[in-house]
This record gives sequence, structure tokens and C-alpha cells, in this order.
Amino acid sequence: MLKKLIKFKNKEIRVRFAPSPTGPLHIGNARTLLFNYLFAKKYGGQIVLRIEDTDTQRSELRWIQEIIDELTWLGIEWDEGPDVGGKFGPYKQSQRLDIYKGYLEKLLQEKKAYYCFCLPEDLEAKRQDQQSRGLAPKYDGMCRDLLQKTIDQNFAKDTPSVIRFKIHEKKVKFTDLIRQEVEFDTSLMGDIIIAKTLNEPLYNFAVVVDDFLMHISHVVRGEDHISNTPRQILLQEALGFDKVIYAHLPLLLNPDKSKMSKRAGDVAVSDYHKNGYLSEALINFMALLGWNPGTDKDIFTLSQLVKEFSIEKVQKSGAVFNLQKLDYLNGYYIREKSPSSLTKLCLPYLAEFNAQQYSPKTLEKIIEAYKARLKKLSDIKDLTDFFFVEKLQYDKKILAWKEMGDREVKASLDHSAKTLSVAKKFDKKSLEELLVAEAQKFNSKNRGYLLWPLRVALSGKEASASPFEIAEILGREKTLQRISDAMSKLS
RNA sequence: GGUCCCAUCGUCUAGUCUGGUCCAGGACACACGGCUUUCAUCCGUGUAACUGGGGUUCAAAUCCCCAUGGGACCGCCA
Repeated sequence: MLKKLIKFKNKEIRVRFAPSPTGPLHIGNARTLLFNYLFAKKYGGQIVLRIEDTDTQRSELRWIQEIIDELTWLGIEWDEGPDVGGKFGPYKQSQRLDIYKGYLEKLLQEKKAYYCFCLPEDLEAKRQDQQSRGLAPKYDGMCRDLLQKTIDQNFAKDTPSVIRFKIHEKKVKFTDLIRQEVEFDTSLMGDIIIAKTLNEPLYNFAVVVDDFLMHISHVVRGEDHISNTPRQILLQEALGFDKVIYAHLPLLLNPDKSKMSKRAGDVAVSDYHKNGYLSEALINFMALLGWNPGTDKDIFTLSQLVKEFSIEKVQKSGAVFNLQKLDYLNGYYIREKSPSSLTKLCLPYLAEFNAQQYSPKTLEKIIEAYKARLKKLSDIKDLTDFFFVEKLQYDKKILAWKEMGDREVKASLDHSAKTLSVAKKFDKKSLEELLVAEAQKFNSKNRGYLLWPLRVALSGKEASASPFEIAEILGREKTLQRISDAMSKLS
């Protein structure tokens, strides 16, 4: 296997990203693109972004833009297409119709393909029948050897037709970089439809033509395409095209092990993007789904992945998309961010508080105080909302530490207020020294009697950053105000 | 139903090719402990897996066979 790859080092390695713009970029698809990227970059290859929009009904321009946007966000780059670098003509299949037409005509002429006039309803009925008898649904070849006369008559009558490719009965074997030798018996397959009309090619056909014309050397795609492979190989042979090398990636799975789908959670890259996942985390996570370097290392940047990646270490079985691990990785990368860049990233999630009006320095302090608590950027909103509102809403009961009564809480807050009103410096370090010493005095056994009520008074929350950090950010005036607000709650 | 693919902790996986160093390693999650006013971070400890059966062998997670289980595909979608 390794030898094969090394052999390819002499040849130019070219892979393609071939998404279909029929919806948002799917996580599973993004992972396929990532693996293509890693494979190509690892071996100094080229990457083509080709848009598979032969299905004009479902393809939309905005999805092409979304694919580009999200790939850019992820940092996954490509060399050609979809609008630039047109060395091999356009990179959108919808703009390559003339090309496909030429090859369709060729196949028709050589009798390797033929017009089929069967009605969809009839075919569906046959399929049902075959399936109910326990047979593999397979086209029966009704129109395979129609006389030219019949064909002409049908055309004259405007009978709807499609173009089918004659599948020869043989065993098709291919070497998969991940699965080794795979063999299919094509006698179990019927003649496939490769185009609706001369101007409407279908996936299996367009792919084969484009991969050849774009000099694609390796096709790295999801395992769900593995049964298309023998059909495509037969097409290549019929057209006299070069062979490509395949690598079929294991699928991404729902927790119940079925193919990853919307019903089990978010599947669009944009969903994760919007919800505050970092591209670094998503890249790292996707790479580990079905691949690992064989060492204990599990934190990787994109460029480290390129260095360490090897396709023969890709797993054969599907991988469950485990959100907890993503969250962990995301938290890790959030903690790695510099204060200023993390602040910039968080700002959109604080928009409703008009956070921009606060000084960058204050914002950075807020974000820094909560850095370790973020799993997602979007968490910042609920965690730090109390900095941005005037009056805090909370139940006075939470002001009490352990068994404290209202009276004791009030005494505690009063002690804090007095201490803070005369504090010389109001930065968190000085405040910590001062308040910890006071807390010791207030109750020698447990600092909580002073610190807990203070912290809750400042934040209005049972869980928060330390009172020292919060007080520094709020400033003396607001800090004292919040303490007095708390005390008045206690009547 | 047919074809193809796959099978190690709950999850992602190392180990399988080249059998012994594996009473199976790491990470996430979980539990407990440390730090600590809280939560989080950080640190430490722990629970937890070779699908089953047969065979080959001095020796099997590792090689072979069968069974079982899971998945994908079977479209005038890609």
C-alpha cells in the first residue's frame, strides 16, 4: 500500500472537492474535504473545487457561496475553481453541459449507451415486484436492443426517454487505499441511467468525465459512494479514460450508529460556526473522527495534521459524532486564544448588551475572567450578562453561605462594603489580598462567610468568577452599589 | 431481500499487516480526591473493552473459518 503511494509521488497528485450545492455544507462532507485536503497537502498535490450542480432543481447559488464561506472559515484551501483557474474549463458542472454531451453522443454512437423509453411508473412497479420476491432491484434491459426504427418512432411521438449505459456482466475489482481489494459483481446491476437527456447528465456520468478531464488522480470520498465505484469504473473503461485511485472514508454516525443526520442534531458546518465553535476545534475534531496518528497526541493544528496525516491510518469503521469531545476541544482552543482575539470572537454574542460601548480593556477583562468557563463562544452571554445590566435579578436566598441567616448575610455584606470603600487599590490582585485577609478575620474557619455573599451580591449568580475579578471590572462605585442593593433585599 | 463494508472501554481510538514485551495503552465522558467562597480551569486516582464459537500454534486482541451484530447502497439525487 505504501509503495503504491510512493509511486504516486512521481505522478502529480490531484484530488477534488466535489460538493453539491443543494443545502448547507454538511459536517460529514466537510470532513471528506478535510481528508482530501490533508492527503493532497501531505503529498504536495493539487486540489480542485468542483461544484456538482447537475441537479438543477435542487441546486442553488447561495449554497455555493455557503460552501466557499465555510471552507474559508475552516481554513481548508483549494487551488482551482469554482470560478477561477479555469485550466480545464468551468468548474461548475452546470456550465460543462457541452462537454458531457459530446461524451454521451460518443457512447450512444458506439452502442455502449442507449435510449430507454420505459415509464418511471412501470420501472417502479417492477422494482417493487423484484424486491418483494427477494431479488435485487435491477433494470431488466427492456430497451437495450431496440431497433433503430422503434427508437425513431418513439422520438417522433415525443415519448419521454433517458440514456442508459450498458453494464457488462463481469467482476470489477479495485484497490481502495483504505479497504484494500474490493470486488463487485456487475451482473447484479442493471444498466444505469447516465443522463436524462443529452443536456442533462447525471451524477455517475458527469463525475467520471470530469475526474478524467481534470486529471484527478485520487478520489477520496465517503463510504456511501463505494457501490457507485464499479459503475464509474465501467464508464471509465467504456470511455477509454485513465483509472483513478479510490479511498472510501468511513461514515460519520449518529449516536445510534446510523448515518449522521439532522434528526440527531446539527449537521451543518454553519450551525457549529454560529453556535460559537472555533474552526481549530472543528478541524481537530473532524480529523480525529476516523483517523489518528498512532501516538498519544490528540491536539493538532491544521498544519500539524498535514505533517502527520497518512491515509493508511484512516479507520475502516464509522465514527460516532461525539459532541462532548468537540466541546472539550473547543474549550481547549478557547483557552489558547489571546485576550484580544477571544474578545473579538465573543463580541457578536454580546450584541444585545451593546457591549461595543464598553472599553476594549474592560471587555477583555470580562472575557479573561470567563475564559476557562467557556465551552462555546455563545456561552459568554449567559455567563457575563450581569456586567451589562444595572439591576440584578436574583433570589435573596442565594446570598447566604451555608446556614447563614439574613442578619448574618447583612453583617457580612456590610463588612465587605466597609472594607471595599476604603480599599486603596481596586485591582483584582490587591482586592484578593485585602478581602482574603478580611475573610479570615470575619470567620477564621471558612472564607465563604465573607466571600460568598459578596460574590453573589456582585454577580447575582450562584456560580461565577471570583468577587475580586468582578469588583475590579465593575469598579468601586458599582461594586458598592450592588452590595447595598443586596442588603436592601434583606430588608 | 440482494450486494458491499465493518467489528477493542459509553464515545474517539492505540495495538492487528510483522502472533509473545497487552491480566490491552491514551483521550473525551463519568466517579472520587486535591486546589478552592462557588462554578470552571488545572492536578491526581479510579470504574470501564478485545461480539461469540471453532481452528492453527508452545503462545491469538493479533492468523484462518463459521456464526452473530451493526452500517451503507440498491433513484430520471449526489
